[in-house]
Amino acid sequence: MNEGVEWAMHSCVNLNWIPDEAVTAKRLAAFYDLPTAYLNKQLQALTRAGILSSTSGPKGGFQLARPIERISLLDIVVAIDGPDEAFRCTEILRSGPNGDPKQDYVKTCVISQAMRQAELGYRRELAGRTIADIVAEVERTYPNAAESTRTWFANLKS
Amino acid sequence: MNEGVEWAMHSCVNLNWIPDEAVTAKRLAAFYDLPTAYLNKQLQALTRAGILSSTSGPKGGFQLARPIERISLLDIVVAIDGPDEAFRCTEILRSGPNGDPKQDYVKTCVISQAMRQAELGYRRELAGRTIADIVAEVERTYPNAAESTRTWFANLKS
DNA sequence: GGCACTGTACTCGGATATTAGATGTCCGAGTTAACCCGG
DNA sequence: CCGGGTTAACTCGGACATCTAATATCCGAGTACAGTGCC
Repeated sequence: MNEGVEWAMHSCVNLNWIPDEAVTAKRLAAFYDLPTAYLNKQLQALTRAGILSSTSGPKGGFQLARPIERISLLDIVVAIDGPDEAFRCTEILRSGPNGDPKQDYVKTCVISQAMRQAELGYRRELAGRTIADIVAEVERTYPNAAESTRTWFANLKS
Repeated sequence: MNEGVEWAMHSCVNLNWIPDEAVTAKRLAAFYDLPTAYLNKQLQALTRAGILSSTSGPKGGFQLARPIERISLLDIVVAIDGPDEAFRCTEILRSGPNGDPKQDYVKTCVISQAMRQAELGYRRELAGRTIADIVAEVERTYPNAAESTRTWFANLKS
């Protein structure tokens, strides 16, 4: 899985704490000391997926495009890592002795089914957890996180 | 995920149908028209994991090292793809403003927790399904699969 | 003083290198079985 | 005919290329603001 998924999730949490203001990729990258241009690339992907909205020019940057209650972890994974499943059935049975060109082995192959069911549960789990849930849990465990982050961004030079 | 996982699972099913005999990588590869040497590499991994046992020389080859009831899909995934999880927490928080070198962020980071829980469910699902389950389902749906496969391997030239 | 225009600095966006890992290939170590030769 | 030694073929095993995709970087398009000159 792409490393940018982790960056994107943390950045979404941070963006939630800086509302009513566009935050540049440069500032978001500085927070965790990440390569600016590469993080920018990930944020672009989130923008294309409709999770963030971007504005160019001075005072430009990124901000959340919709309420965090409607941004699931799966949304972010799909935006960054693509929609493909980890296990990709290549329909190996088609090349076998009794291979039937008309059959859809992604559906009928028992192994493909089993792998798909497992991955479906995984995705359902991620789809059921939103950034809002994450934020709530963080604020519960570390009550000063929000304020601390806000002031850090406010005091950031350049 | 490595493509070899699919090959390995199908090969284990086929090996189950050819008991009391070592089957060479060459023959297993011929069944699905796969690159022999590369499949051999995957079977090596299964052997290192203790899923298969291998013998060299003429009449050599691979065979299942233990009953298929005790070979889970997770065993195969781990053997081929490695034990690492898909989402690898890089402890990004450590580089943050309040990063604590003594803290284990893999454990404490809420995002890491959420991703880990989802993946744990995925792995539990795979751990709970064995090759025996797969074989049973295949034989139920396609009753002649076992016999058909056996005769194919028996009649294979070279 | 106010307003329009121009220029500049700053941002995202995508095109372009670089690197790591998956994919694919090859040859050597080891082993078995067959064959040959001698008894 | 039988048994032992030799040889040769066959197999796995890991070391070695190749190729795709993730990682990282750079420069251009667009935009808002500030400064400047004109009315």
